Amino acid sequence: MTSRNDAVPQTPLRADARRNVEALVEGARTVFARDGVDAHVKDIALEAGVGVATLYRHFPKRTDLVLAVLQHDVDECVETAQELAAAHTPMDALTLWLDRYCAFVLTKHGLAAALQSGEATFAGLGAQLLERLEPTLDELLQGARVTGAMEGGASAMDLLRAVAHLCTPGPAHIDYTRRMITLLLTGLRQDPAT
Amino acid sequence: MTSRNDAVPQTPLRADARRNVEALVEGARTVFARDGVDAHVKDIALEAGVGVATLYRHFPKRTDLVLAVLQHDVDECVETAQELAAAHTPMDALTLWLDRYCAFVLTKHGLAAALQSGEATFAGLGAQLLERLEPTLDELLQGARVTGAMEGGASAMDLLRAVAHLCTPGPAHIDYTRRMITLLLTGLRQDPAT
DNA sequence: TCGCCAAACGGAATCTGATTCCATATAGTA
DNA sequence: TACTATATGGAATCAGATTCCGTTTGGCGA
Repeated sequence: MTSRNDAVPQTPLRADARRNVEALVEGARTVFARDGVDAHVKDIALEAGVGVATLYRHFPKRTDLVLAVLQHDVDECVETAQELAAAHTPMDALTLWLDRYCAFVLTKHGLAAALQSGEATFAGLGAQLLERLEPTLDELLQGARVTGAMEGGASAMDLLRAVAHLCTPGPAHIDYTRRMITLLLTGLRQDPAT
Repeated sequence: MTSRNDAVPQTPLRADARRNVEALVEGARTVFARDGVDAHVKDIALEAGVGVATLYRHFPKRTDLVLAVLQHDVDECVETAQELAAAHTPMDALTLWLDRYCAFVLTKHGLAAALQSGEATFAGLGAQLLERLEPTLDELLQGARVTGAMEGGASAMDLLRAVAHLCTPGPAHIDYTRRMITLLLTGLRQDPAT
């Protein structure tokens, strides 16, 4: 899986710079987890032990930083899908994976908010992550469709967005989120009477 | 319908104050529609032709202003429900009303974002509006259930929230929103085979 | 190993917008 | 008409984000 965003910069980063980028991503992960994505820039720089200018040098826009933090988790999500697909019926794998994805979104409380609200951001931050996840979910959906367990034709992208949106109220409202996801799945399944 | 938030202040507002409050709500409506709920406070004051201090005097928190602007539209939404219930089958009324509600949320682009993201806001701004709408939707749901057109037991509040959440990407993505709402309804209906 | 210099750094300076303060103006009453 | 509590507008203050600039340092060539 080499489709990562590892575009090599014109001039390769100096060792200290590389170290700082690393520290910033880690620091951001910590601070985002604590304060949400709207955390103060200064706090992140502090946590990483660098000046704010350094932060801005490497991550001109906040979303760049959010993106970097998430990349790793997204990769994990993709791997999970493959494992689930191997160990369960397609429909179960799908259900389980959505639950996993939901947990992922919730962990980063506020991420959902960042992914949404406003065309610009949606296209920016959202697109990159969702596009990475899309083939994964699509495969699970295809699998479920083949077994006839599912009728509905919602696209993978639709589902990814919907779940993310339904996660917005945050971890405290996970019950609500679960109920709604179940409802969506029911709709997808068009369960032929129960 | 006298359940409005018309708590009379200890000292009744002076005439000029009342006029300014009016102007502020109107100004806010205009500016929110143009710039979204994150519009600059100064712009709103300018549009209303008053100083910022006046704005703060009457609406200490931004949400107070948002709330005031929305109150009227929410009332309209409630009335629409009653009309629809009278003119259609319960299930149709429900579907149509949700579409109306969805349009309402979309009109105020950014409203959804305000309603969400973060427990605090959810409880604050969200609660008041949703609670006003809740009995309305609940009645429609009851109606649909009685006719046997619907099995699912999702609560009115759940649905109100879900639709609002699914509206977050904004008016430009209304197709997505509609698809997802349809899916939810399908889930609710648990259509006994098609 | 040493010295050079482009890359990188940190923190101060600046900018932007929100919030508060206060001297002035006015509605409502006697 | 005069008086006073209520309101007002814009200036002052504050918070946080973003940029600037003099200093430091990694990595390379001699």
